Amino acid sequence: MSAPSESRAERVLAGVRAIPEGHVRTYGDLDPGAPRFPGRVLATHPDAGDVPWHRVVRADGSLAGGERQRERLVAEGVAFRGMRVDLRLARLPLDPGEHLEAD
DNA sequence: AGCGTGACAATTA
DNA sequence: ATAATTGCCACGC
Repeated sequence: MSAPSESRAERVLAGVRAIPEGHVRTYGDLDPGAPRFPGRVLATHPDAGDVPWHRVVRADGSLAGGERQRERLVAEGVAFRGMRVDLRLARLPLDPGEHLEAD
């Protein structure tokens, strides 16, 4: 049914907050179909501090924040492969129950 | 009510 | 592997 009581931005932010330390999620995973949206949410929305935006990387593991982000990820123990995040290991293994739909 | 925008994604050379 | 191109959606003005 899709009852977006809140804008997608809220659910996106919620997904980012759900990223455990040492792991990362891709924009496409936060909002399949509109991966450009989460990006704009974090970019437009001022860094509140309660949102680990640095745990959000591109679909290929490349970063969007810049070196600033890379440092934070490395500090959290995220696996890096050269200049990109090793999504094979750092990507969220499973979801704690996020976009539960269908039914 | 319409247009431009964007911290993207997937595809094709 | 890199580079360029197109498509996508939802939001702000």
